[in-house]
Amino acid sequence: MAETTRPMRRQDIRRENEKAILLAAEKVFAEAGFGGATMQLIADLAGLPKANLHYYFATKEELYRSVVQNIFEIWLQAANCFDAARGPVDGISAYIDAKMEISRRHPDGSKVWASEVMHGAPVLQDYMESTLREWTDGRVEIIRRWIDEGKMDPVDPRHLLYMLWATTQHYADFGHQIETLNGGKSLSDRQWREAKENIKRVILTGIGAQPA
Amino acid sequence: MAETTRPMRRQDIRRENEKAILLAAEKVFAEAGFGGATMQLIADLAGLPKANLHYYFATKEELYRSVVQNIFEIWLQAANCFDAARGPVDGISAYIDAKMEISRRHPDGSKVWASEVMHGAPVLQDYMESTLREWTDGRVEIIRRWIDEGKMDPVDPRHLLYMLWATTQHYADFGHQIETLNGGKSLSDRQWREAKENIKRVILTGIGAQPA
DNA sequence: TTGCATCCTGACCGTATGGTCAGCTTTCAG
DNA sequence: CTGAAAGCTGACCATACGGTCAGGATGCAA
Repeated sequence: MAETTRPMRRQDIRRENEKAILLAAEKVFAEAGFGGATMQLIADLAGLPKANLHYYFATKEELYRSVVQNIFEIWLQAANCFDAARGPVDGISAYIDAKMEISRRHPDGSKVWASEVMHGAPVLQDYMESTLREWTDGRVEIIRRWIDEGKMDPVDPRHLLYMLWATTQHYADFGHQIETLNGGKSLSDRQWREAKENIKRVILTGIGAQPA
Repeated sequence: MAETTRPMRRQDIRRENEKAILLAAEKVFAEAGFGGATMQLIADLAGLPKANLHYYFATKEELYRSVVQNIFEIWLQAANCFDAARGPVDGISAYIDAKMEISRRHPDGSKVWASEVMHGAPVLQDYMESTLREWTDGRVEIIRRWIDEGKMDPVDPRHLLYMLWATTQHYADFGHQIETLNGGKSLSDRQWREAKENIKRVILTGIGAQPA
């Protein structure tokens, strides 16, 4: 058991423990929901005694809040693709790529987000009414401009956004169902690529923005 | 308080109470998740003492199982539209209509289903590996035939199905988010119609199956 | 080396929850 | 009318969970 546990600096300790706890919490909250999650389970997964969790996060609610806020950041960051784009083909393609990458690499986060929203967003309500609304309105404006410039068909921008969110997040939130229908195996690299291509193709064609 | 509680027949009592419990349970499970749901809460909502719940459903798990199975039935019934159709335009339109109607009228059920799948389908795994798989394979066959007959573009049938599920269920599962972005108001009749039309239009155009 | 702030944790506590049960009331077949 | 089956329920129990705390260990600045 010759651990290479060389003495850590205080800063590092704090950072690493918080990181471990948040990671474990994300997984447990994703798998069991807020109500089903246990501080004990999270502690075990993080490899720390339960009391240590309460040293870093006073309450279960506070820990949950941190997890959810983390996820919200990531969610919003996927937006950048949208802004830099010159047209729907670039913009929506990049956004689908980004969101599918999140679904693949960060499925637990996606599930926690979904769970939070499904339960009425008790924690995120403020963010949804401010940040998310602003983000959405901005993107709606961009899409509207694309329509005005004749770069795509006149599709309702909001419903288009919902469609993008739904189709991409589905691969994380309903990943278990997809795996089951895939013979119990998780999607291969190729299948993920096919999924992305299919979504892009159907949506881009569907809004009349298919490239030449 | 002159209740018109005329004496009930045993059968009726059983049926009505089970129905009330299942309805209340569906709502509470949807709002709080399995772990967050309380037998007490369900009992209160159903207007019955908690002990009475255990008379009809021995355990919380059993009650949950009943709720989930109910939902699965409804989910599968929306499939009929698909079979009777002669082509993708009819079939997919009808399926979208049916699933959107479920999302609108039965959002709690949809949420419980989503929650169940997100948590790894502890209850539904068997159904998913048998009934759901068969249903899906059948629909994949139908779509493949449509493609062979040149009625739509060669889109991967599975990913198309996932897209249909995702986009329609999104309006139930993420209803709170949609409402928030809609100024805190639930969607109007007109908005629901627009949502449906948008989805149909984008997907049918996207798979090259737009009617003349 | 010393003193202090940070970090850690086993043991403990109050409460909420799922579940039980004894005994009551109501329905209804015979 | 009667007795048994079905339906009902307040009171109770064991457990599990979130959270606390006293006191020990550890890093670190001076």
